[in-house]
Amino acid sequence: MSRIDRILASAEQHCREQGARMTPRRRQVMNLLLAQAGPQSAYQLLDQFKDRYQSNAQPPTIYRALDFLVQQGLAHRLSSTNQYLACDHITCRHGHKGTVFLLCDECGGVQETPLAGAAVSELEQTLDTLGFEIQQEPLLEVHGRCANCAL
Amino acid sequence: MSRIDRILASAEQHCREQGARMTPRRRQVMNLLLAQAGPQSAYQLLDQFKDRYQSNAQPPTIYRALDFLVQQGLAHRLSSTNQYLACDHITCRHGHKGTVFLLCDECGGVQETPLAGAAVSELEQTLDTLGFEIQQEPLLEVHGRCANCAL
DNA sequence: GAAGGTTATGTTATAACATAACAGATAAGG
DNA sequence: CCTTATCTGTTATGTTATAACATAACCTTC
Ligand SMILES: [Zn+2]
Ligand SMILES: [Zn+2]
Ligand SMILES: [Zn+2]
Ligand SMILES: [Zn+2]
Repeated sequence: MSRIDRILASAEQHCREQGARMTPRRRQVMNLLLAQAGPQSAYQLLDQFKDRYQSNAQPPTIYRALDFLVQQGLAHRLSSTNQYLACDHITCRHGHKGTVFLLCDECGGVQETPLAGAAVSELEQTLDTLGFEIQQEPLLEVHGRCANCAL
Repeated sequence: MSRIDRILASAEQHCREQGARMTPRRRQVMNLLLAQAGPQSAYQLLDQFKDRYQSNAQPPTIYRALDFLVQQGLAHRLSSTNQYLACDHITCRHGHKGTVFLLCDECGGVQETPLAGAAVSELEQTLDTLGFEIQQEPLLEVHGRCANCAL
């Protein structure tokens, strides 16, 4: 059983628990996300989807699947680059309080990492003081240069 | 001297110090941003720009001015909503380390607030450990409901 | 104050990203 | 079954952003 198959199985497990349906289309898109090292745009995914699964597929097919996967926390959308990627922590279910994405502007790679606990509670306190009710776990997108590219 | 004029003067001062040119076009776009309470899309700004300054203006006119203002730290781009707004702290020059935007999904309003210092240094430490060199001050966009709309 | 480099703007066209709307198919529950 | 909700196919369109090239304004240096 490959790495991808393991993660897919974990994702299906997650969906069953949530009463959500992991349909063939959604699994196919998830598979495309997992097959790729870096983040991809919706239209890149569409091209691959057409190559691999359904040559006449249209944008809504991809966007719907992505919306579903993002809602389920199985994938993430990077709003600063309009890209999507599979969650790097599907098998370990730690949630996404204070998740940080390190986006390398040089190689295009992304690293997903949790933020230290204290920083998260500080943020929560700030919001609390202002009476702001959070509705989606906030994701921080940090642009820069990764360790590899800095060499 | 109105509030807007004061901020514009401060913005020009900032540009002079940076050796950047606050041209008429850029000042006009800045003025539009300041005249508005909430964030606006580039095309909304374009419409206002056409109404008010130049009826045949095209998208690049707005995008170029916005890019300049964002680079100078006089305005911000909210990537999660594709909107732009004037910086709320132009006159007090505190920089933008750990700036948080609270976006109310109900009324569309935005509040710009600094994040507590400890949280910022925790983030820096996390990046440091991973050998990631930050290149743009990261902005955190938090979606939810503001105190006013929660009543 | 003319020459030549640099930065900003005008202009046309198009690329890239995303969704509305409706019809038809498939699954879940009684 | 039959009903209802959800998912998918399909067409069209809306929204956001930039490429590319021409022209104009600015700034230095001679
Ligand atoms: Zn994740
Ligand atoms: Zn890199
Ligand atoms: Zn600001
Ligand atoms: Zn509100």
